[in-house]
Amino acid sequence: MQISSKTEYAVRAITELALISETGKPVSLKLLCKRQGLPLKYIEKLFKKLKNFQIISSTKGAKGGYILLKKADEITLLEIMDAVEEKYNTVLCERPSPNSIKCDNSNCGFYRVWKGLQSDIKDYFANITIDKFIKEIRRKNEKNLF
Amino acid sequence: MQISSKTEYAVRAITELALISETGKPVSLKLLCKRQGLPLKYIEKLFKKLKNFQIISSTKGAKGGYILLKKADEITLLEIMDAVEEKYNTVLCERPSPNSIKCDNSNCGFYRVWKGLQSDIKDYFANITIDKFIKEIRRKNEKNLF
DNA sequence: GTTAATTCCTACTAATTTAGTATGTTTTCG
DNA sequence: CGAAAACATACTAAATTAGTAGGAATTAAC
Repeated sequence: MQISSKTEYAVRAITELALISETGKPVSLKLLCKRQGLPLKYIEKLFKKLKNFQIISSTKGAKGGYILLKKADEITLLEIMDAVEEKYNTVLCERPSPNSIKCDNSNCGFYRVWKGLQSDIKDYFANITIDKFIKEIRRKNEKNLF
Repeated sequence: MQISSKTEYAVRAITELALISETGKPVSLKLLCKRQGLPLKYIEKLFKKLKNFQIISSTKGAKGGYILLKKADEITLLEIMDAVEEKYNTVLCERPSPNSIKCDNSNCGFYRVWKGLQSDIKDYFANITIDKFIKEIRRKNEKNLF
């Protein structure tokens, strides 16, 4: 179980993409990264994965860039993590390790509890969308007007 | 955010300690690790941290070992993680990194959402106790009697 | 049809973390 | 005293993280 900064970077980038791309035109990573202060080359790699997961699509060449394939309230934190994070959903007994503790999964109390936890947490993440980040950002911006 | 195998090891060891130490006598790590198939020296290090967090206490010398300072239903997953896991509760903006994104915390939408998530997850972990693991293990053992 | 802007692709890398191991010291029971 | 335990310190190999470097392929605009 982990949320590394891969997920945080991806969320930032996707959120920024949602904020910019009102017009429907593709947004270049150069612009996007500049606005959020993100490392371009690193985000490129993450966007490749996000593309594989059908969260974004891209057009190449000049004036090219990325667009969201879904609305902000349809993109969940869970799917971003699935795309970007590796093996965040493992349990000790199923990891290969020197002194690996091999259990018989459904017969192992530890395994069942951990898997239960993971499932709960995944449900939780599945209910958090990019829209939540956007709303929280907007809320603040509005406050600053006064 | 992460749960590494440190936590899983610690939970296994603490659970086993709870299971063995019915008598109240200290339990040696040698026995405990043998029964759970855990690497002794590694668990020693984790137990040092658990001791710092007042989850266990120890007596040295022959016939020495560790005892739990609380009941199984009073030891939460959260406190084990606090003891054993390092910086599982950070957010990108507050991590030191090359391209670190410095935000003004309470004024940053991302920061607020992430911190909210963490707080939810911590609440969840605070409500999971070692007792849950024990019950799940016992449940299975009982089933096997028939 | 050249140029500039972009995605896409592959490889490399430095630092950190993880998951330990090794070796020994100190304390206590019998 | 001798064995069994916790306690202390240092080392290490492998994996992961968080990038960077350098270029190839594609496309719009002129």
